[in-house]
Amino acid sequence: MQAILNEQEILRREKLTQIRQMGIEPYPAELYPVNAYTKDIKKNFVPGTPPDTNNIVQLAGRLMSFRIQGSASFAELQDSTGRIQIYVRRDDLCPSENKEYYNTFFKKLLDIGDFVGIKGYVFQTQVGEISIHVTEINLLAKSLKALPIVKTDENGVSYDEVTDPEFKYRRRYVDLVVNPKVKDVFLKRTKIFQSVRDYLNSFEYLEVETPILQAIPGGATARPFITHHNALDIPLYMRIANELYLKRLIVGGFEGVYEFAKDFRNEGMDRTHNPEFTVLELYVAYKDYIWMAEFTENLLQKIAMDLYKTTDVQVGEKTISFKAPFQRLTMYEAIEKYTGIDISQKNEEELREVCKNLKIDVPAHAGKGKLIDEIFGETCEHHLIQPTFITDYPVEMSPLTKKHRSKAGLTERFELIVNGKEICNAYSELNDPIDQRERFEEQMKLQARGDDEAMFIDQDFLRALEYGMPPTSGIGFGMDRITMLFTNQSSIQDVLFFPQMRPEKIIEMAKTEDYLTIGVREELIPILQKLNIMTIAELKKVNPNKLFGDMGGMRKKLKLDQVKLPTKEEIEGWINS
RNA sequence: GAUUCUGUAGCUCAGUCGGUAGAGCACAUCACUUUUAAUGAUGGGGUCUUGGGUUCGAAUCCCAACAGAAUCACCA
Repeated sequence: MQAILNEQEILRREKLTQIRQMGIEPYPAELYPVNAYTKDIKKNFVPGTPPDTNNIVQLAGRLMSFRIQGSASFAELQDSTGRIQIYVRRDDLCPSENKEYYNTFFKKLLDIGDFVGIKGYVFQTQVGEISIHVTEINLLAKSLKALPIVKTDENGVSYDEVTDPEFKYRRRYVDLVVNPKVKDVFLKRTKIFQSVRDYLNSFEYLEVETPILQAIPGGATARPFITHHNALDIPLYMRIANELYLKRLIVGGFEGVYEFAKDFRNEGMDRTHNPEFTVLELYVAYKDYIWMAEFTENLLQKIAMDLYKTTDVQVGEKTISFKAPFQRLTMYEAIEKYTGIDISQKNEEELREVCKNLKIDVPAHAGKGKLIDEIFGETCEHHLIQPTFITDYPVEMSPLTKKHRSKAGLTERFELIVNGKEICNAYSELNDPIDQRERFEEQMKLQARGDDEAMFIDQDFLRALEYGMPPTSGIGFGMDRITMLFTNQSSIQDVLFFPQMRPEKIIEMAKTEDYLTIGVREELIPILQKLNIMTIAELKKVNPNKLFGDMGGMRKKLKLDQVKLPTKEEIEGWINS
């Protein structure tokens, strides 16, 4: 069943038929040999060189604009690397008397958005623009829907840019074709991932894969997605973190392991949260969190250099310097710095009082760790614009972290805050199996108090620790947030190709067979649809006399003169069937 | 989940006090041999998101639904 087509869609389908009638296949099967890209042509052309008609370039892409000037035309071809102007002359395409290929095929039957392959030679127009003088043009794929046309003038100001987020996110493919800046964000995203991977590989750490479907969702405090395995008849969870699996691999004897992992959390969505997101987790044996902090600042500095060849990165109004070393503050120092309150000696009751005084709402079931986390999040985070390591978290909010070597009640943990947002979370990993079991039991108590995010006990993980895990430091990087930072995007949806959206509402239209069953001729269906009669139930409700009149009018409007109108008896037949 | 804002042509947007729906680009027809977001002339294209209500009359006012955004809540 075909959806209702607008004028331009109908027109392009008609052109498709005409193209076939000319003996041209609009969707040819053969490969198209390409020997040049627009970016290279523009980069390598030496201004002032006379055209070399023997040096034929062959390239392929989408037509993005036409400027037809009678028997000569300009158009723009967009390939994967950019755009170039092409110059098409009637007498080049049609050396013989028959000018149909230019006059009809090129001028009338090609549209913006069509994929074509061209052969030609590079030259400069009188205005100086590097262009391709086309000697041959072939259709590679016809486009049936009009692209929104975005134009950019010489100052880089764009006109009619597609800005509607719903359109951009639901039809990212169109957004990418039409908005080059969007494409650039995703190129940078991949470049960031490559930069990180290169760095980790240079230390010979091993890239691994661990389960996404987990019987026990561990390694983080978050609400999981739940699914079901039919053969085993057990619930399975989509992973919220891969930490516990990577540590098992350290137990197994690897020196360093890492994974770019998709994690899934069944929580709210906003411009910094998507239900699925990418985290890089890295674990290195025989290291501690002090080593990891240095490793982290070097890594971020490298990303900045790889991307921009400088450590200064523009994020919104601010310039952020990724030049190592970064500032370090303990969590208690940070809270004292921004609130003037020293909470280091306070118990749960007193912390609750502090929250009340600072007007911070906290859940009734919150434990000490949660309370401190709330205070920090509310009072400090947004002040930390330049990269800052916050270190030494209270033990209650870090159930997988080794106790601090010298400060009681704290753990060896840091988070890196940049532009008011957490970018990564790292610690000296807890490898004392007995301590770990006690920490899990604390989490169970929190669960009993109503914290539905507290961790489950993973018995196999504890067993692994009992076999012995070397001292290890681990870190998790929020790769999407890092990408947001380095591409200057303020929402996570803009650094994900396909952010999560509510499914599009689909109009339940009657199928062709449904119409045929009640006796409607197939050729009449478009007329009924254009009259907005989309279901059989609607059709049966209409007044046959009115429909008879309406159909006549609509047939004329749609220029379907060849279609024979139904008689009034025919219409009554449908309605009474 | 709560509040606020938004939804008009393929795209970007106007639309006055409630009185027959507008522009630019895109599209079509004609003209044009080097143009630079934008050549000229002419033309086609709309269930004004959907459903109710008020009204002689609703894109416009009211209610609800749907979708998106922002803020908050929840949460890395």
